[in-house]
Amino acid sequence: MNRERKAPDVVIRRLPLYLRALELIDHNESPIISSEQMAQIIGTSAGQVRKDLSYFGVFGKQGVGYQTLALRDELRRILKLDREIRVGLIGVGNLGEALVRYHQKSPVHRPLQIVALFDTDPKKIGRKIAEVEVFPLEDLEKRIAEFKIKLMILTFPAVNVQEVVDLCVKNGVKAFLNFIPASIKVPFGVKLHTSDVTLELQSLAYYT
Amino acid sequence: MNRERKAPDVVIRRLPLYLRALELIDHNESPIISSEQMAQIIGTSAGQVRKDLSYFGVFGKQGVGYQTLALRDELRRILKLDREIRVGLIGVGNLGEALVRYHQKSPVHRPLQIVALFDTDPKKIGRKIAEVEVFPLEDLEKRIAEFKIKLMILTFPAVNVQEVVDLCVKNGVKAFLNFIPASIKVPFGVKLHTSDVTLELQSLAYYT
DNA sequence: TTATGTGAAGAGTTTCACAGCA
DNA sequence: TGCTGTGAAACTCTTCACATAA
Repeated sequence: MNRERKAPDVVIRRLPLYLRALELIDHNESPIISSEQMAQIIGTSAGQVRKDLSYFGVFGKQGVGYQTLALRDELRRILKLDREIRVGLIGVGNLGEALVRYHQKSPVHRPLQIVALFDTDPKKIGRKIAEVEVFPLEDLEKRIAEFKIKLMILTFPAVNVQEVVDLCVKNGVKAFLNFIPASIKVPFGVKLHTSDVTLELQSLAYYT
Repeated sequence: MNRERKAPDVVIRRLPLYLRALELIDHNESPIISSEQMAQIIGTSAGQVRKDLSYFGVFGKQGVGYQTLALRDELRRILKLDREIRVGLIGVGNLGEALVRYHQKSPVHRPLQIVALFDTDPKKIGRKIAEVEVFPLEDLEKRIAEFKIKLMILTFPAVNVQEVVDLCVKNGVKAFLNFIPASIKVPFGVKLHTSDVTLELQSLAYYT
């Protein structure tokens, strides 16, 4: 399996874990890393690490391992984290604000730039959260185009959700990170990941 | 397949979705609901709804459907949401505080009671967030026992994470909702669900 | 006639084990 | 010899289709 085939979503979701492991490692001390070492760090098996990487090409040397720095760069490239990705956020409530502050605080997030926030509350419009300006929701279409936003975080209350999402999609947003407790549909070619604290807590209750 | 077999985790994670659909519905207007109707609401297939439910017993009537109210109660029972589950949270930062406020605001969350918050910052100790008191982290063991905490939310900075988790497990915590960007190990019989915004954004970058 | 419950088929994912190269 | 890359096997999860019961 040599050149980029269709990797399953579940593999894509593990790549940032590998990337994090490589960024954690001092590449002067460990210029070479084995699939076994990576597996140890992130808590999986060496076989899975190798299988996952094999979807994207051949990165290691047999009998040796992987070059820490080179593999890190490959993963960044695969995940498109070697360029700037412009992110928006709709809904500047408690959670939205916490997310923006958290994100802006860490340099690890650099390629993912939060460039615009949106809200309907006139009191919030024009304010800045950690240097990022809040725009009125009416300007959504205009600003998505202006800022070239490709990824949208959804943290607004669960009304008109589908409508807002459709507007984003129409204007070129390709991926959503959704915190709204609602079922949302996106067309083929657009990716939606939902993180719903209520649902997660409820399913964890089963194991208590 | 008649009496509660081992249902896969992936099924457990969908049950709260079904429960939400049933709680959304006016059971006076719709005393009966079909697997197809539920599937429509949450965006899945009728077959999957029936298969998922079949892991826990026989709840419907052939040719008719499911009794909305009765199925809701069954799902609550299966998920253990028919009793009070005591929840703790470690790390009263931006995100921790936002989660507590969000959770306390909605009555849907009632069976899941956040009963204690923990932090190391002396300035925060003794404060109350939405009626819930902040305790010093040194009291963790004592308070887990006192409050009978079975589910812990982790929102503190990524230091000593494994140590704190081990302490929780030792004192009877059975499930964790983790927001800390770190690899955590829990013994068999304890459930950990990690929600890592950074990893989620990074994997979404792939699709932009 | 309708819609459930469920085996069986199909699709997807993980694990295994080994050939092959440094 | 050591560790990668990868088919094939094993396992898990989803979809299908139909017997069955109301």
